[in-house]
Amino acid sequence: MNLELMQSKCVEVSAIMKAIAHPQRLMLMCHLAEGEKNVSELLDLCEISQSQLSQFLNRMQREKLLKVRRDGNFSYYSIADKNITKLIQSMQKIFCKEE
Amino acid sequence: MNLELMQSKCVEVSAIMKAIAHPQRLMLMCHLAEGEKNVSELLDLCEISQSQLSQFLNRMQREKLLKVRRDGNFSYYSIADKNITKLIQSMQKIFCKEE
DNA sequence: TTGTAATATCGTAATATCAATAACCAAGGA
DNA sequence: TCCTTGGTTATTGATATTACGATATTACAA
Repeated sequence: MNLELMQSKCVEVSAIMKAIAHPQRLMLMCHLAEGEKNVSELLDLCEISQSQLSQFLNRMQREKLLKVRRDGNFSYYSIADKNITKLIQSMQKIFCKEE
Repeated sequence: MNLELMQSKCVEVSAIMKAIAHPQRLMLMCHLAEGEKNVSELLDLCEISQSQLSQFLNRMQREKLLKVRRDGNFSYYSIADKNITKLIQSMQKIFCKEE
């Protein structure tokens, strides 16, 4: 792999890292790695205020990590790209393996 | 996996993410994933000023991502934990596979 | 003394965090 | 229709953290 390509990949991937690099945002991503969830499900799963949850989901959507599907009153969020799901899953494999 | 354990893992892992979440720091980690390198080797490999390189290496060492071995004038940096090497490698596998 | 390797500090600009609060909108009574 | 509620989004402001160039410093070898 040449250096130029490597650098452009690093720009792209570090932006994803940055969007995930927060305890609660990572937690959200871990839950979403298991499949689509709506906002109140996420609110129950994570200890987080509604306002922050909304901000975090919004931010990760803006940065193309998440996509939304609206159904009546509910917004269902899911991971936008299967590479990101893979990333979360390998992080779980590496850091959360049972001892 | 219970929620409490999951949360504490997320705190730990998101701190690692945060330390890596920068184009040039990620680039450094990718080079270091191949093995120990000294500072001038890294300076040649990455387009980065000496002052920033020093700051970045220092920061990632402080946050336990890197370790240093000094040999005369040279400081050799390497990744401090094999889980972090694994993480970098799986990121490379996911995002840098050749098409 | 000059060059190489590395570290430390400073100041400014840019970002991020987070709580509080307001706004929006659709559905369901009264 | 008006009013309320539930679910969600947007805005603001105070505070903290980062980024990064400039500059100074330490250490040692040729």
